[in-house]
Order: sequence, then structure tokens, then C-alpha cells
Amino acid sequence: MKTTKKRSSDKKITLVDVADASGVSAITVSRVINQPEKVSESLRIQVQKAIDSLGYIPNQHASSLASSKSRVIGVAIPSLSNIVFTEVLRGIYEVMGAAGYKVLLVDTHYSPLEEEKMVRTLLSQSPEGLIITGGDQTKACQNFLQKARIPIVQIMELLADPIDMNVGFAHGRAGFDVVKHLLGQGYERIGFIGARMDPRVQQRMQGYKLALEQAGKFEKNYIVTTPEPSSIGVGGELFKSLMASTNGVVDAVFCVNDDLALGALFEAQRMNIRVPQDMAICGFNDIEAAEYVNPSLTSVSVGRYEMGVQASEMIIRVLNEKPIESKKVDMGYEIKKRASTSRL
Amino acid sequence: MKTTKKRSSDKKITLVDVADASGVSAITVSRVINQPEKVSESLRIQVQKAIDSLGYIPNQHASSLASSKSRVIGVAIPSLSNIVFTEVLRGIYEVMGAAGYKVLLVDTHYSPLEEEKMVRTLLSQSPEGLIITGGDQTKACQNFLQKARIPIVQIMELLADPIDMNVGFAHGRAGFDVVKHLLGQGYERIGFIGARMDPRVQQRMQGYKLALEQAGKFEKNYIVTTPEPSSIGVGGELFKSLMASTNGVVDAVFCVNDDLALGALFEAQRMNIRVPQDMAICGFNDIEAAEYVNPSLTSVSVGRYEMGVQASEMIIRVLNEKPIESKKVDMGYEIKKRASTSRL
DNA sequence: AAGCGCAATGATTGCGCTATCATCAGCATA
DNA sequence: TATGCTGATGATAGCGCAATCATTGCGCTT
Repeated sequence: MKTTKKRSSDKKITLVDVADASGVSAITVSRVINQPEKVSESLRIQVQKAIDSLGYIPNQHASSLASSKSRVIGVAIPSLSNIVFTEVLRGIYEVMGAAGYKVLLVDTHYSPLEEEKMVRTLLSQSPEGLIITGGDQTKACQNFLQKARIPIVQIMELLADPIDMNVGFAHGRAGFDVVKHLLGQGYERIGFIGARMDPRVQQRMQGYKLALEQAGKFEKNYIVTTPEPSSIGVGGELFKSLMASTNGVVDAVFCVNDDLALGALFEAQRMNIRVPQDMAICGFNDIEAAEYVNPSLTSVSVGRYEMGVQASEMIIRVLNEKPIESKKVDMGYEIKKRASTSRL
Repeated sequence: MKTTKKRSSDKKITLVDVADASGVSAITVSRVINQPEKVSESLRIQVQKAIDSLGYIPNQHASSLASSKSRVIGVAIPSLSNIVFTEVLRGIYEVMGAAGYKVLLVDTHYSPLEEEKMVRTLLSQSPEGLIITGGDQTKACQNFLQKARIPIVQIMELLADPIDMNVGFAHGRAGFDVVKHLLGQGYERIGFIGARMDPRVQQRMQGYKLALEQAGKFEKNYIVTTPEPSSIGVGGELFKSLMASTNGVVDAVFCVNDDLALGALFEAQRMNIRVPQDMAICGFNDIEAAEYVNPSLTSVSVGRYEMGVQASEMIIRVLNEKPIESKKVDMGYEIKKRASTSRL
């Protein structure tokens, strides 16, 4: 081993260094790393020893450039602080990690313009696949995505015209079903509380509206929304607003997610409104607290983790040129009927 | 989805394509993208037009390889599903995004071995900086990190001997202070509920133990823990165990995080144990629900978002060769005293 | 003994970009 | 006029790796 450089730890160690140290050619070292079965065992061990002792770490950029394979999957979600997305992410990381893919994650802050910028960022890493949220991309963004010629899954909602693949569930129908459930429990004046009002929330609201209209019980002023992000605090505030603006006639509230619903529930308790006797409260997403809070909270359960898994597996199948059953997967949902809406 | 399209759109568009299309040299196009102030306005516009019309997206791998600047920051956290880390992440994304860095995020599942593998993955992307959690790295991992010669921040806890920089707070002291608070409120037999038992949780437990020993009130069997991940459900179970194994003599519980505390609180309600009269419950992390639940939950508030911001800013300062005030930052904490521990 | 097939290894080339240095006009200075 | 200086642009040479094709050696067949 030559030590022309005294500070061997100063320079970055490359394939060639390992090759020199183990007396083979660079390409053989490359094979030891990427296709070990193509190298004889003795050489493999010899090279591996050199790799370990030098602490060699391959340069992924060089590898990607040479092979045009990045082993990167890009993921764009609207918000990092929303548990809904972090659970989807868990599913994605689980599957992608196991399959040897890195995940490059960006946060679009619910803005299509931001999303466009972020998608550019993702594409500049030459990802082999992309998972993005919803169908609200800008025209320019759609163009980029088309051109990329990589598998893309749009998640969270079902889209009429997906860019490539699509995994989600029907938010509108879920909202519709929630209202049917509340009506079935004998609640008559059903309010709606919404925050952030992204496309999926809007769909839930449309479902709510449709169901009430069909029942002849829709009242515009039973709807209270805010563009602010959801939180328990906001849920409490909106509940108070709803009560105030309707003089307390509302006897049920459909909250567009569980944070709002918990906020409404806790506020109702403070206002001495009995849930579910005098007031039904229904959430959405079925976070863990819904099951354990007192009274337990009715909510719409969605396979978030599974959605991440499903999207990832579809991409991997396509990358491995295996057939996929369908480009569009409806994950469904289930209304978990609990104490907070049970008057019967 | 390989449709038979015409050749032209088949090929990836490179710098040279843009150069040809706009009649300049490749390097000028590169300048328009990276140092636009070095190109005359007329040329700049001309080139930009070609970029837009071709839909050119730079290949970051080639760029990184040529410049040895990746604009990537690696981040390793133990769990994606823990709100504690996602809020830190938010801070990191906020600052790093604004500064033009991409974040490559990996999940170590609380395992140093996994972490070592993940750090290798991160390093193979030649990140310009690294944010990792805690100080529990394997020897090999520490070696890699030393060799990397990039700014590294270890976050969440304060370390005696950090690899490079360190941002966190004193978990042990926080645990100690919680117990002091409970004692001060007149609670005498203080239990402990812990899950997952990672190093930071252990430190909190040590603080708990120390405070009780000093007060002559430590009882080994007041401690109930599980290696399982924390959840509200587990919190309820552990609370039941604690009550059972101590015949209900315990009059306060320090839960190592708010999920466990909420679980304990909800379970106490179901068991008709009055909080705070007969039982104090204290959590940790001060998630939003703590403030709004009834009774409101005493918890230890920590600037998680701020910790992410701080760590990111330190890295950016170092990368810009600006001085940092200190390599070690104590973010502190605050015990939010609320109804669940207020007997006075 | 010649030829064949195959596994193991190596030499060369180029992925797309930027660092570096070179070039050249335009202009001010002496 | 000669000299230097500045700002704008270009030519060239790799960055570290893997695709591609070439080479070698060895066992086996005929």
C-alpha cells in the first residue's frame, strides 16, 4: 500500500483506491458491491476486506450518473405535521426501504405552485418513481410529470383522470355516509366543521351537503369553516362559532378530521353539552385517540399506512416490469361507530 | 407504460441540448442556472427561453459529481410515527428548504445497527451536513461520521461528548423537576409509566428515581415499563398494571410521554378514579391535546420545532463559514402545570 | 489435440455537469 | 499608441462510477 498522502483520511476514498489496495481492477470492486455473485469468493473476500479497512462508501452520484439508476423515489406531501401523511409515509418508507430505495421527501404546504417547484426538485434527482398527493397539480407540473416517463402514483383521493396510477378513497361518499349514519341515529340538525379546506376536505363537505339535501335538511349556516390549518384548538373555536351562529339548535356535528372533532368534544364538555345525548360528534381519519377518549369518538377509518404500502408496491412492480392488477385502487373506508354518535 | 412515441421526446434533455437550442456554449447555460449574475441579461433571457421551452431539468447527480456539492442534508430519526420527531422535522424542512437544501430522511427504528446502515446510505449521497438523533451510534458509525468531515448535529438530548455539534435538552433534569412538582402538590406515592425505553426515556426515568430517592419515597414497584412503542392504548394498559400491582396506593403517575398520559387519564376516567383529586397524571412533550383535554394535562413543553430550526441554522452557518456561538445548545424545557396535577 | 463454451476479470469509454483557465472585446489610463 | 484591466463567453478536462466489449484461463467435448 502506498502512502504518498500522509493524511490518508483527508481524501475521499474511491473505487480506485479500493482497487489499488486489493490489487484488482476498479470494475471488479464495483462488481463486489453491485453484483457479488459475479465475483469469485476469494476475490470477493479480499476486496471486501479492503472496503472495510478503508471505510469506503460508494459515491451514489457517480453511480447514478453512470448507470442512470438513482434508487431514489420522490414523495411529495402537503404537510409534515399532519398525522395522516406521516402514516402514509411510514408505509412508503417501510416498503421502499426494504426494496433498497431511498425516499426523497418534500413538503408542498398545500400549494400547487410550491408543489410545482418541489416536483422540479424531485425530478432533478432523477427519481425512478414518484408518489404525489392528490390531483391538484399545475399545468406545468403535469407536463414535467408526463415527460418524466417514470411510474407515478397520486395518492389520497380517487381521481377521474390520473397522470399514471392512483390510490385513494372516495372522500365525497365518506362524507355522505357519515351524514346518513347521523340521520339514522335520529339527529336532525347536522352541522359541519371544516378547516384548511383542501380538495379532499371539500369533497367530504360536498358529500355532507348532498346527503342533507336529499333528506331535505340542509342549512347553509350549519357550515362553519376556516382556511387555517386544523388543530384541536381550532376545533373548539369552530364549535363555539357554530353554536353561537345557530343559537345552539344543532344537534350533531360532522368534523372534517379528528383534531377538530376532539376540539369540539372537549369544548362541548366545557360547555356542559352532553355528548351524545344532546350532541353527536363525528370525526374523520380515526386516529388512536378517537377510540380511547370518553366518550369514544365516531370516526371514518382509512388505511393510511396501507395506502403508502400499496402505492409503493405498485411502483416497485412497475419498475420490475411485473404486471399490476389495476392502475387505480380504491382503498375504501369504514365508519367506526362509537359512543359519540350513539343515541339509540 | 412505454408508448411508441417519437424519438425527440424520448431522450432526456441535457445542458448541451439547451446550449444548442439557444446558440451558446454549455457552460453559459450552466451559468444561467447557477450564477445568473455572471451572464449578460440578453443572453440570460435567451437561454432561459430555451430552458423553458425544452422543459429542461438539470441532472443533479452530474452536477454533484462535477462540483462535489450535493445540496443535500441527511437526517436520521428513530421513528416517523412519533409526533416529537415530525415536529423537529418541520423545523428542519422549513430552514433547509428556504436555504435551498434538500433533505434526505431516514428512519432508524430506534436501532443503532439500523442507524449505522442508514448513515451509510446518507453518506453515499455525499450530504453537506447531517442531523442525527441522540448519541447512541455504533463504533463503526462514529468512524464514518468522523471521516465524513461535514457538519453534524446530534439532536434531542445533551451529550457529554458529541461528535460535532449538539442541540437538545436535559431529559434527566426534566424528570427530576416533574417529580419535585408532584411532591410539591402533596402527592406522595408517585408511579412511573414508560414505553419504548429509548435512551432519553431512560434519562427521564433516572431523574424521576433520583428525585424520589432524595425524598426517601422511591419504591421500585411503582415503575411499570414496556419495550413496546408508546401509544394511548399502551398507556391505559400500563396504568391498569400499575394500579393492580400496587393495589391502587399510587396517587400520582409520571408518564414518559403524552400518549401514555392520555391513555392513563382516559383509563382513570373509566375506572372512576378522580384526576387530580385522587390521582395526578403528568405527561411529557406537551402535545396540543394536553392543553385541551378535560382535565387539562400537566406536561413538559419542549421546543421541538425550534430544535429543528436551531440544528439546521447551525449547519448552514458552518457551511457558510460563519461563526457559531457554541457547538452545544441547551434548548431547555418548561413544565406546564395544569389541572391534572393540581391538588392545591 | 483442437475446438468450444463459459466463468472470471479487465480496459475503455462516457454519463451530464462544473472548475479552471483561456480568450477577447471594450474601455480607461499613462 | 501601448498597457493594463474588466466583464463576458468559451474550450477543455475531469468528477467517480458502470455499460460495454475484450480477454484470459480452464474444463469439457469430439
